Amino acid sequence: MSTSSRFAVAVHVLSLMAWADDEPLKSEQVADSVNTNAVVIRRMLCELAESKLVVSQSGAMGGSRLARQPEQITLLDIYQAVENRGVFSLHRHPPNRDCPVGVNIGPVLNQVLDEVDTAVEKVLANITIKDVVSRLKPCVSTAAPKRKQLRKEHVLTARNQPQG
Amino acid sequence: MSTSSRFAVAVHVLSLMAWADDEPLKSEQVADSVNTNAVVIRRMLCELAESKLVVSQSGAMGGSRLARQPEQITLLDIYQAVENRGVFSLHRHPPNRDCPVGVNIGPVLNQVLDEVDTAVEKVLANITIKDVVSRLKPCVSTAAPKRKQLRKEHVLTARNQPQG
DNA sequence: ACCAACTGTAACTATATTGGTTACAGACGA
DNA sequence: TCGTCTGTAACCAATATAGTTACAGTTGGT
Repeated sequence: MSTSSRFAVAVHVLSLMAWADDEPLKSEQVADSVNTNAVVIRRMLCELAESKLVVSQSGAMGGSRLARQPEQITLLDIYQAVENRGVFSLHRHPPNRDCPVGVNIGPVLNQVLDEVDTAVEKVLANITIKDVVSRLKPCVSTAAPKRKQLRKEHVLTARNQPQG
Repeated sequence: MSTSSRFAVAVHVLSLMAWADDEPLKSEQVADSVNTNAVVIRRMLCELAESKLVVSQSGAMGGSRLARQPEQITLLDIYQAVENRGVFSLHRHPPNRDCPVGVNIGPVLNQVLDEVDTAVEKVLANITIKDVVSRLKPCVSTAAPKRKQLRKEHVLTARNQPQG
């Protein structure tokens, strides 16, 4: 099914911003946490900005931050912003219309795919970025309790590391 | 998300076989209804046979038919037979483990993806091939009531058409 | 025993999507 | 006006699916 990690990366990105509170994050910082190229992040940030999930600012001291409070951004919002297609696709080429099955399988499959999409959306609509971040925090405090000195402005502790 | 039509095609294929009752269908016949190449169908039939959803027979008068009754084959069975990955994927490259978000986003995302997969599976488990075929039949009788003379052995009315 | 009709499968090409990279125009704060 | 950002185009790489040709092996009919 999904060959793409777009949803996972988008959730990651917005979680970083929620974690950083209102501190604008630069695409380089985000890319460093996601472990990808900054342009890939900027492309995604554009999509997220079009969906009014983030706001970005150009120029020196620029960056991106959440457009709303983390509890007002659901995973469904993110899903719809970055994954345009449904969970499944229909045939690449339309089936044979001279076959009684071929001519009618499309609508029937669409009913099924709608049911599936609805179920997925129902799950995603009930999880917010705030939920994600709060699930994140216990891991940090148990896995790395010594890292308490982390300040929000420096949340990306590895942002100055060489690209290696 | 899904870039593939494998699930749609597989449901189509098994619907044809349910429609054809116990008459074995040749890969050429199936391909003609799906509107693709017979080898593509044979490849998929192999996967479906491995999952014990169809049985195939080589040689003259060979072909494939359902391995069980249509009401005993759910769309979940088909989904698991032909779509190996879940609905979403995680990051292509693992995130930065020096970032408190990056190091913990994976497990949190996996929880979410599991919830999504479970929801999808729940929907698919409740629909059988028999359901699909019975949703198909009304369309046929209303859309083409004159086609009543169709016999099951000749369900693929266009199977002798030129490939055009 | 042979032939014709099938499946199973390898090998290759075509196509599409995503991700990665470089490059650069424009915005903006200091 | 300069350095630091975003936004975006253009291109390449990697991956997955689909389509095609070819052929070995199986099987039923004769």
